[in-house]
Amino acid sequence: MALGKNYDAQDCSLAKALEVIGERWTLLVVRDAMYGVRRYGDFLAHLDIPRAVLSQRLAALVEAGVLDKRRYRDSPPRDEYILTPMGHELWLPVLALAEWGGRHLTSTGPRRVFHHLTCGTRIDGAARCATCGVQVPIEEAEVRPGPGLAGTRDDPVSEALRTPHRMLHPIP
Amino acid sequence: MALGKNYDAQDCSLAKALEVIGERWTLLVVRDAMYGVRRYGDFLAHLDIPRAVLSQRLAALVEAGVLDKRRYRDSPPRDEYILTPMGHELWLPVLALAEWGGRHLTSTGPRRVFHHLTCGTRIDGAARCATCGVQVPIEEAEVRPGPGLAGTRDDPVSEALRTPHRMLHPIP
DNA sequence: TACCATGGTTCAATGAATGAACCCAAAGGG
DNA sequence: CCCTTTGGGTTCATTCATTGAACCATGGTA
Repeated sequence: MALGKNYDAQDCSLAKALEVIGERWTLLVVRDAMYGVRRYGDFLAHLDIPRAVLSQRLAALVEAGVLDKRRYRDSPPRDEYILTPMGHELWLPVLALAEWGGRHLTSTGPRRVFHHLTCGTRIDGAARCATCGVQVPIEEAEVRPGPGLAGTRDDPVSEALRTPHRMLHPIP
Repeated sequence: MALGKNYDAQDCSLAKALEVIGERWTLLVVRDAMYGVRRYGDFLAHLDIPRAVLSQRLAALVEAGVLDKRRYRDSPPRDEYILTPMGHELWLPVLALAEWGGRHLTSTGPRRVFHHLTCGTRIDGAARCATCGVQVPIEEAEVRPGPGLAGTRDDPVSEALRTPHRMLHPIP
């Protein structure tokens, strides 16, 4: 890809970020990981992504240091993918983008809304809690269904997110 | 693209946002527009993007309502692309992503830093001015060269950005 | 008139995405 | 002991997008 070749020539932090999370599907994988998705099969079911692409994206995110692949059972061997601290810090960009999409590209209102765990206040597109006056880290946030949620999907992830769910906590 | 097909199935604001600005090069075009790039040739020179791809991306952004194509001279006919208010609101996502890239993917520090025009304070990844305690809109921001800037490019846009430049204001 | 700049379009070759099929190891059931 | 299922992948042919070079059209300019 020319973006890769121009990496140095671009001389721009945004271009470097896009090298890591700018490919098709990648940011949706990250978003799912933020919701607490950890297993290959759950990503697959929730995203409707081709298996080969999912494998490539997970490997690339591990390589880049956004995800950590860890063995959580030996027999049979099972691995899970969880966000690293570097991955946690994608919270603000992901939230800001989703908020922009919700504001300009839907007629039914946002599909999901985010609240500050410690006070329950809804946070804005910059992750700010108006009550506490702080920028809420992903560890202190919760997703709740929003007014625009269609609720037509029936995979385990969609089911879990139909009720409030703490960010990063594993899907059942 | 499957993302397109799954548009409704995804039921997610982030997926909708990525439909508009998630393709390769698109967000870099938007970033350049934020810097004040308006002419086809300037995008071309600054991005090193294939002409066909640039044409397609500009048309798609106009179609989506992020850019406005306007005739600024009749003889010879010349058009320029400028950000709509909807485009201005990509400021936070773009800034947040660039900030993340600068924090995790460069060793030399950020290439460009952003300051609040009215007070001169540097703003953070959430566009916040610590002095004024507000979220700075793009109209009140200025780019300045950062410590990690390589300065090897010599197109008109790179030249213009080697000194402080008000966001959205046209490149000379 | 010849040349040049701007702002594109067209085209062949390459590379990535897609979706279906296949693979494999380990349980679990009978 | 055999058969099936489940999770987590890989392989492969087809389709689609990207790339880079070449071409084109319009309207100045020397």
